Amino acid sequence: MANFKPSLEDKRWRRKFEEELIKLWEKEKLYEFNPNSGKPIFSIDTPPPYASGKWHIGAAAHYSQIDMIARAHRMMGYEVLAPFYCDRNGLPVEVEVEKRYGVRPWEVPREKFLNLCKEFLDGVERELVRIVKRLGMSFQILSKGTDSYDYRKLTQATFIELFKKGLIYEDLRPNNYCPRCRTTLADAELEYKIEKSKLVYIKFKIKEGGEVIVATTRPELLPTCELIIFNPNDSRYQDLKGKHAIVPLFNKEVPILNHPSARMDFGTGLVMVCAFGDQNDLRIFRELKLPFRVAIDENGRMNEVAGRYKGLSVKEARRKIVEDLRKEGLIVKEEEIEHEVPVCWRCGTPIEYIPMKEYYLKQVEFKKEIVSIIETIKFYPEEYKSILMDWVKSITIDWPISRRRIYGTELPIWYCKKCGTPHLPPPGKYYRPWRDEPPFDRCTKCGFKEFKGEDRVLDTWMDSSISPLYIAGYLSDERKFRRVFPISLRPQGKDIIRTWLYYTILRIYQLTGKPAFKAVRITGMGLDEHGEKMSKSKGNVIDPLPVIEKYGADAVRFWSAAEVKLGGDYRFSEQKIATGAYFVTKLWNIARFVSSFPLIEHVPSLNLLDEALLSKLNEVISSVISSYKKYDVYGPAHTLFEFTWHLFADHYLEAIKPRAYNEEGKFLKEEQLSAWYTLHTTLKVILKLLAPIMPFVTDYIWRKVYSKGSSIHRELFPDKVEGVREEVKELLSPFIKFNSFIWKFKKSRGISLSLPLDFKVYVHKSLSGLKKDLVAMHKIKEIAFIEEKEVRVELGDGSYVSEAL
RNA sequence: GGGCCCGUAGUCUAGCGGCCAGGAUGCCGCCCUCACACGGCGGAGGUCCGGGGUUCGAAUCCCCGCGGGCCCA
Repeated sequence: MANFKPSLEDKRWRRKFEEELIKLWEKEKLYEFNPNSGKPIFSIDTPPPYASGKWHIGAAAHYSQIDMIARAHRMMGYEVLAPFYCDRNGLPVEVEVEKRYGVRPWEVPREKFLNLCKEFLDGVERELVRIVKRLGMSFQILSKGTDSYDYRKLTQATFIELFKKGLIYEDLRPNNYCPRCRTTLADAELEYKIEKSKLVYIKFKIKEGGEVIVATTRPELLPTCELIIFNPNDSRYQDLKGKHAIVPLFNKEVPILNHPSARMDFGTGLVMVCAFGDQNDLRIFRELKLPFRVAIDENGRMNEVAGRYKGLSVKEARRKIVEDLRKEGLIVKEEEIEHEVPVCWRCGTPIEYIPMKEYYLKQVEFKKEIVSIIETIKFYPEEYKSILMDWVKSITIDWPISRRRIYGTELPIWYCKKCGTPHLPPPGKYYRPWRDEPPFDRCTKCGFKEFKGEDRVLDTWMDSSISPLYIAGYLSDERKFRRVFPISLRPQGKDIIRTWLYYTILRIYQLTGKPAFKAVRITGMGLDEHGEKMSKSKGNVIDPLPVIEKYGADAVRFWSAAEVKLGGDYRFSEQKIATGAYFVTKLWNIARFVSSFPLIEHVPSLNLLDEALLSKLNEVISSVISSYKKYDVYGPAHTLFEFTWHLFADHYLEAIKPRAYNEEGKFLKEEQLSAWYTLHTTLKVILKLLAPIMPFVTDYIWRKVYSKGSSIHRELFPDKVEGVREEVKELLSPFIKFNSFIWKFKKSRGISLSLPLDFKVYVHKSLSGLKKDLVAMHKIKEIAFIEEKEVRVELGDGSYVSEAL
């Protein structure tokens, strides 16, 4: 046995090997994208992560999976475009900067606030890139994020294009408005949260005589009350129809009508309709075309419409009005209730509905076309297609795209100071109208020579929704664009289906008339070990770097692949990461064992057990590759783990040790060669198929044992092993059961596994072809083959121990 | 209030009308067997969410609940 020395000398995989490989890969430029390689192109619209804070381990896991898809496709022969850059626009960044430096954007010079944002973003981005590299991701890292000159130039060019097509217009409408962030929000940017509030029951006089009681959570809106409604089926109030109520404190006369949106079981069943308490108010105003005046201004304070309450904040006004009503004896009762209120998704502040002039991108008129475009895109898993479809079908208003914020792409517009006509510059440059000189001499309409630059910015989704165009080289590299567009795959989380995914499909369709992608891959959310969503506010965020340091990148990646099937939420599980680390070690030791035998490329004849293993290996090859083609990494991770550990190592390796070593010369030379061949063939296949998931240990072993230094990441996935009968793998199940039975038997008798078994063993004849291996493996004294599908041991006193196979 | 999805041992999962519901991981016990104790072997763990129905037969099909998730009001 002294003849057999492993070519892997280290007894153990060391984590520093990972750091060495990262450097090596960079030096070898393994993952560069070459559009002229002649290979078919596979392009991935990698989500530019929002650089507003550190990644939790769930995010790192998500990007690891995308990397696995990229790597798998390289090994399927594709030239893979998988860029990585950061999303660096918009509110979250501003909110962070406000918190961190204690400044409000309208209190300092615009330039200064922008610099603070940029500084903050650079820091976060460095951290993200560090994690990306440490986890061995093979993306092409771009330094130009969504706030770069190039990206913003492109965003503005697409704005100008759509504006010229007449798809963008300005309008005054009541909008979702966040008083804290001081900006309009799209419906997609709203979240709902349960809030406790007081439901106040207020007496209203009826002009025609009598009085009624109206319940409301927003008494401060009394000055803008225009209508009282009750449900058409509500028998209590039928006689009120057509009468008029007098709004207390403001003495305003408003009509009483029936309307189906009034809930009979809420409050008294009478509802006051105000400009604007909630979405329903808005809808009724629109439906009945009521004129409106709003009492709340952009700062969340009451305006002149509120009369003597002017200047108070919404909350103060609510308290004061309730107090005044109470003085006049108009409060009947107050009760605590919980109800759902729409809040700003960025900062959680309840939104108000305030009319403002904003720009809109047409989308309602595109619904039908978008639905048919979505039909052409494949979804993995398919269920998620309907979520997008439902959202598209529910859209009723156009997309408000202008924001009264600062850190974003400016609307490229100058207005004539005299007549107000908007002027758009030609595309091709990045414009900052609040700062730059207007690129026009005079107004095209009135000839006036002075212009005012627009100071609003675009909704950040206007930037991120063109990511497929940015990475494909739209308007900058037409040749590349023709080759990589439409994008092969959009991988993303399920939480941004109605935003990023929808907006991208809409805008790419408006700009190119085509679907943005061929396929979409949806992942679930990252949860902590208790199954709770990880979020900064809950304080349950897990930092990936310490975990990577403790267990290694391959271990974290293994967990990421093996934790949950595609589409499900994935829990952090330190135990599963530890399992990943054990798997790395197991693989290392298997390779050490295998590498101690000569590498045989061909073999004259295959031993039956070897053929059975290779037949199973063929099944693994096709199942793993077909999973990767479906963007699934869960299947490959589990299939390879089980095959490698619990079949190849536990049973096959144990069985062929006597034959591979052949110390006692009981086996023929060709039987020994067959074992050597099978060991190496199987290990090579495992390494290749596992390389996308665990790129470190597989590459290290590959270079040491098989390639003299060339990377496994330049290899293609293996073809099936030739000359193997498919049905032979059926032997494996009885073979495994047989081993288990003998081990159990020896154990129950206190016989060490290394000692001979001095009993006669009977086993079903299907295993007769494995006789030599079985006898050697278990050191069986005497074996016989029988008709019954079982295995039994004769105890010598005429009795048997047996088990079915 | 409406729509969609989901509910198999602590966790993840197979199962798509029919052998005692398979695995994996974790857990417990035994064992340093010459690649590996970061290992091996063995064992315990499930009312297949509950109820009703269809059927000779249901985790699997249908209905009603309950619980969870996402979305829309």
